[in-house]
Amino acid sequence: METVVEVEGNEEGKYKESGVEKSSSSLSSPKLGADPVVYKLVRVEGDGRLVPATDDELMEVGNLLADDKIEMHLVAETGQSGGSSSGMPQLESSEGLSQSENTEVDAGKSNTHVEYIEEMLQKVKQDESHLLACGSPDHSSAYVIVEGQCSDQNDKMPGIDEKLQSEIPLQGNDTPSSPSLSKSHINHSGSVGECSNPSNELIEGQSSASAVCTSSKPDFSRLKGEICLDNLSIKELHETFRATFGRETTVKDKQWLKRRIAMGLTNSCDVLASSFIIKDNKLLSKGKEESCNNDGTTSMSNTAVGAVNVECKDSSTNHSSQMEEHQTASVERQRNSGTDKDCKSEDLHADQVAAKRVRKPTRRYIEELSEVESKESSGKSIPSAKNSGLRQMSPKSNTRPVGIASSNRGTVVMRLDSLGGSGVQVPYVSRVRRSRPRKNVMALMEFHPKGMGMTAALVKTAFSVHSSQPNNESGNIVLKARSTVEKMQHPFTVEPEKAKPFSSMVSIEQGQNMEPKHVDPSGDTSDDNVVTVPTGKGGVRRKHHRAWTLSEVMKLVEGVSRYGAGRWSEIKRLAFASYSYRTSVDLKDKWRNLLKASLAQTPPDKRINSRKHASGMPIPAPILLRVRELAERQSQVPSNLSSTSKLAGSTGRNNVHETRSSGYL
DNA sequence: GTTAGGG
DNA sequence: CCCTAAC
Repeated sequence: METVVEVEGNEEGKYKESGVEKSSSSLSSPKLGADPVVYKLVRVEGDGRLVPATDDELMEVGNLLADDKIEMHLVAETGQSGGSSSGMPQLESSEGLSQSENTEVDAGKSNTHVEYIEEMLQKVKQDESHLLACGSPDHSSAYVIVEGQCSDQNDKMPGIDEKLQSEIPLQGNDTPSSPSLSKSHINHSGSVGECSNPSNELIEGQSSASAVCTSSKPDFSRLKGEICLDNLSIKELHETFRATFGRETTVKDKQWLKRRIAMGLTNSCDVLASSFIIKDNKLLSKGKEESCNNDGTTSMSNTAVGAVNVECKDSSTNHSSQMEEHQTASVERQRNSGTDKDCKSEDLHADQVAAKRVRKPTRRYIEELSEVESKESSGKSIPSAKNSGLRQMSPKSNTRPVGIASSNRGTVVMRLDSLGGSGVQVPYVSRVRRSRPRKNVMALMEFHPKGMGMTAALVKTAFSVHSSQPNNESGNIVLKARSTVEKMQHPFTVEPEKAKPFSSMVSIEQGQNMEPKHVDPSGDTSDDNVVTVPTGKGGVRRKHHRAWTLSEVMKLVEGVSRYGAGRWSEIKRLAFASYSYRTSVDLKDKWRNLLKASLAQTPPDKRINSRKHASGMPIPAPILLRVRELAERQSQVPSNLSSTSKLAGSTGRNNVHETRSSGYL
């Protein structure tokens, strides 16, 4: 089989790829303009190698790679089914691959999904090592590939799950060492049967994968210490250009050169635009830091190692020596980072804590606090660790009465409360819930008919009185009523976490399988069916409690990787469009949990199989790992969402991002 | 309406 | 998951 892959590069560093079944040769490569856009035609041979139509083009391809520092992602799986990659007109680089990836993989998938996935995981792993060498940013994820499978093969989930778990030990073991060494053989054996390229040449290609990265990296030695482009003469700029892109330029325009070089640098290493400072040599060091940090978090789009590897095979020969250097360097980096990470994360933590949004104490908080204090003032001090701690423990006296607390009712006493470092005046209030009783009171009532009688009455009276005399004893009644109800619910309802009903799990899974199609309109309403789920133990579970399925989790993680944590609504809209339940808040919560899990799970090697949470979803280690990586990356580059996109609108990254997300809307 | 955090 | 404050 032969597939022609058309690769187009422009100065933004975006590549488009479309695989079309065609015979290769006759296709010439139209060159558009001197610089900006170049079309390359490449032939994919039966064994999966990418071969330029002409020798001439071979050079060009090499140039391209070395040139604009593009992370190019070709789909490896073309080898398997001919048309698989066709109809994918847009395959962006690095970012936002997954959508298309899914289709790709999907189309190209074989009948042995599980094997495939397993192998992909392995591949991914070594990819990470590869990418370490380049320090390139990771935007799509390891498991994305897996995910592609899953989403279409929901029934396969259990199997996948198993497999993923079986991966865990592997993950644990290989951490520090052998990024580059083991890859060649592992990779080869790891490649998918159908898609793999039987020829041994591939092995060579493997090692050259890093060559791509290498080649796409500018030779910084030229630039060392001299990034102040502004001061350079044209000649110097030319030299810099050459050092950066590996080719000569005749352009005389200083501005253009500067811009171009800057861009090249920005694109090439994964110096984010925000951290890219041309003046002073900060850029270099920053870049280094970046890659350092990125280690372990790296993985780029692991889509198509195979293809990429093969691709670079040709161009790699020239750079083999460089490659070695880089590899060793990467190993070094990796080693260091292990130690560095700790302090870094600590710093981060501190920063985060500092940056945390300051919240005014909630009414609830005030109420609770007030309750305790009133209790104390009434004679008995019941030191609830939490509350009293807040009040007294701190030598700074977080809380100290400012006014006089002699009379409680109706009197508002102020106390000075420093929360989150900001001195806030918090009023004393009597425990009165001003708003109408919570909805769930009602809900609960209808749920516990037995308790309802009294409770309802209480609430009713309280409610009516409440409206007339807001700040009064009656308010307390309301609260009491509520708490009564809450206490009553225990015997009846089963804690969702603890009793994981098998039956409900199954039904959920099923529902989820069908969900993505179009449950949309009825989705929310039909959910009402699920609202009450009979548990195996005869209890009833209420609320919109849906267990998170693995595929959901993966979707979530993937979404975060693409849009960043915090853009929950986006993720919700795009990745979870079909899941009518799962609000953005849910996503956020789940992410929080995942984060916690991932952080907690990794350090202790205790759980060999991480079967810890036997209840529901084990969350395979790879995913947790991924979560962690993402988290790290996110916190590393916390800002630059708004600033970057505004300032560097012309930069490839962001553009891709923007257009993409808007395109999907 | 969305997001962050506490519960 | 819910709630609520902040944005």
